[in-house]
Amino acid sequence: MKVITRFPPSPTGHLHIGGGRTAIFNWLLARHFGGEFRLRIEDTDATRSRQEYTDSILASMKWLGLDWDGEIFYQSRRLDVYNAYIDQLLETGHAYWCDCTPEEVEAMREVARAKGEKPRYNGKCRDRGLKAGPGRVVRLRVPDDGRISFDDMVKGPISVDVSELDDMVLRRTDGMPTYNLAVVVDDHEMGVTHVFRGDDHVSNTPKQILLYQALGFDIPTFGHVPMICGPDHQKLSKRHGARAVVEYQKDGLIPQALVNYLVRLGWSHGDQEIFSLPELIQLFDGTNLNSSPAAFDPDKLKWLNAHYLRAMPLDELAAMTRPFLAELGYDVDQEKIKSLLPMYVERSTDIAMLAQALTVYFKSADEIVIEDKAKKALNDDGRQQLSRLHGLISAMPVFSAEALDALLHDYVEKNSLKFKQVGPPLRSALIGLAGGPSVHDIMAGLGKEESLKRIRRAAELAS
RNA sequence: GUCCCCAUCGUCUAGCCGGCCCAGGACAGCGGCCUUUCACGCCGUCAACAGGGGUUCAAAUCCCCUUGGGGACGCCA
Repeated sequence: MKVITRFPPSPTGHLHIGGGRTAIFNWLLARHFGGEFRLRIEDTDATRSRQEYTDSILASMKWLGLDWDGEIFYQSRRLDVYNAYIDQLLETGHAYWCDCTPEEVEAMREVARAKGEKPRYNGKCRDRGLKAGPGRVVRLRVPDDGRISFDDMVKGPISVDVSELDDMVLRRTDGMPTYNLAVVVDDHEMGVTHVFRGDDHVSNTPKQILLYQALGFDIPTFGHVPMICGPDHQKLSKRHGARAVVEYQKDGLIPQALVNYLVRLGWSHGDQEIFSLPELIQLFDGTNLNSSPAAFDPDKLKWLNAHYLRAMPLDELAAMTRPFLAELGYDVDQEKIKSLLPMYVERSTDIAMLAQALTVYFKSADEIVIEDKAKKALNDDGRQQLSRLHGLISAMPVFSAEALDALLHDYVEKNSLKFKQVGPPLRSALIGLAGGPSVHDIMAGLGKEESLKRIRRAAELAS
């Protein structure tokens, strides 16, 4: 049997990391088994759905590297399909019309709550034989007794008594289908065989199984992955910083790193931490998923990202860095970026940080701001060394990193100095920072003229 | 409140068809090495089976209870 999975975002916001993770799981399962991964936009809530969010979600999917098969389903365009199935349910007696108002239903729920029961609709219209009409909804007729059981791919056997379920609304007064009805109909029509979704859907599953049975559909295999919570183990929210995939993109994360991190959050393969995409496809078969909730750890993500940053080919990295520099106001040549990159990949954890570090090479000498920590090196002795070095460097016949390195060490040796006396002042003069790459590399990156300009400027600085 | 689910280092987790585990890896922390600085890298170190009962020759591993956490209970998805 061909494995068909799906990801059904509702366009009421950007793709969040939780949704991103379930999308990845579904995608991996489909790719692992050579099946299909399909996309469906759940836009039946007309008031909250927005086209821009659909665009954003699709863009994030592509950025993560998740490609989908076939046409995208839009629920808002399938109303007649849902209504046909609702009619079927009505005809077979599995559903009925109800004219209770939301207020009445709320009152019923209150009564149940007061009795210590689960708040629910009391079935008032079950046998009233109502017909279609304005202000009326269609409800599912839940069996009087029995248990609904299913074997969850991640949680194992789960079973619920039908008495816990109430006669849920299938069709709203405005004619729109409700979530549970639409999901079941669409998953069936799309041929979905496996459903990975968030933990928050476990309680929907028995209701949906009831619908599958009433409609005579085959029931897919479900797998409920625990939700991601914040570092404080509370539900992930704005407080915890960025949570939409686009935000991570803007922060300079590498998509592969985010995917790797998200997959490892709840899934494991022994002690392995780093997984390439092909490797994940080969290894991920829907097993080894963790059933307990996981806390999001920004530090580990950062570490993974730094790892991917270092492993990335320079050409590719340069291409990714260019837009970030442009965003900072430096529209520069990609080859130039590439030549500077080796100095900073090991010193950066993300592309935004990388771009920021490179800006210093595109500024003019007088735009260089010297940070406090770097000022210490520009004391009397430091500035004196700079003046002498300025003369030596300007006299260099060949200006290269190697030649500079040799010149500097030669200078230190001949004058019985410590390298500490020339390195720090030079770095302060050159980039205004107390830490960073080797000074000879910095000068080579800057070029002779610009290096001399900055050295002169710092040497002349009043203390 | 009712129902469902979960429970190993601060965090992600391995182990969970019982003995190889006085519990392994990774991130973070701490210490060190390397080093002109900052990083990288390397080495080392701290640190957990929620509690209580069983079952068993033997339990992190199986069962029960307690506690704690999460989720659901919409004409949202």
